[in-house]
Amino acid sequence: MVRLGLCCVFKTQPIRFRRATARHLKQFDRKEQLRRLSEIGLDNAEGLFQAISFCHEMGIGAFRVNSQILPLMTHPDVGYRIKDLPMGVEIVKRFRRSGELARSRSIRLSFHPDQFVLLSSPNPSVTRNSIAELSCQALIAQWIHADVINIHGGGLYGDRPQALLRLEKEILSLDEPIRSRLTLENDDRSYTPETLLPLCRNTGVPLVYDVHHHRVNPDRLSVSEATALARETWNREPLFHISSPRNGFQGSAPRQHHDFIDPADFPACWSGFDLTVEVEAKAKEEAVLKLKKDLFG
DNA sequence: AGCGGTCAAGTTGAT
DNA sequence: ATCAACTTGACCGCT
Repeated sequence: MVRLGLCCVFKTQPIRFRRATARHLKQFDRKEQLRRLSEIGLDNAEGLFQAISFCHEMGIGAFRVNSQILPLMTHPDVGYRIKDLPMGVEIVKRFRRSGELARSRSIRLSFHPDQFVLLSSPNPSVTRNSIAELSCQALIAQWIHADVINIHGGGLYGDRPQALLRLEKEILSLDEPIRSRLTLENDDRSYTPETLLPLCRNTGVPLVYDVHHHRVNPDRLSVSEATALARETWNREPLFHISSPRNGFQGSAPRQHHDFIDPADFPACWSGFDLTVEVEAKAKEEAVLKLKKDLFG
């Protein structure tokens, strides 16, 4: 009923994803930049295949793809399109192969773009860059059959209702490949489930319910109320997040993630229905496997 | 081989 | 004013 998901990287398994920095690439001419980015893309597509294989072998039912899997694609100076890469065709083939593996093994794939991707900003260039980034992730998501691209509400900019209005307007004007995958997650500072749920209902965008964020940044909803309301926003299997605080909820930094998940933090009401739970814990695959054992034996 | 500085991007709140 | 935190450290130049 519940499938647990691993986020982005491995602690023990020798599966690594490569990255690049724009600063470093700038010393090379364009052809060499594209050659290097092509190599990284090819390696990362292969790494994704290995990640999915590992998840299947270990009974991990979901995997979050890190947002730098094709690094610097939207960078103003060194950015590129797939067809610019010398191995572009092969890269797409490898991603599709990884996607077919995920589909055949029922491994659910998701994206979580980084903190710069914001649809509530009053700054048009921030929004423009965010949509460009979302387009790239949606492109990869189509290749690999990922059904979730998850972002936060973003900033409040001193006026939550206005920020929510901008967010809603931007969501409704997104292209279908993005909008059909986009989800919103309650965060630990600005947007609780209660503040996002009306927007989710209006736009059809599902709520990724993060119970740790909700405990750190609560509203009038109980965990079981938020769970039930979040479930209603999904037209497919819901996807939620779990993590445990490094030094307890009463400590000075309750937001920091622990290496593992305390099974007591896993809500009792998260059972009895199909659900994906992405595990946000520093010990990565070890934490997922330990939680799986603690919960399900 | 190992270490420390650095990396495109936004926003918030603790210090 | 500065800085860590946010879904995730990896890369590079130096010794």
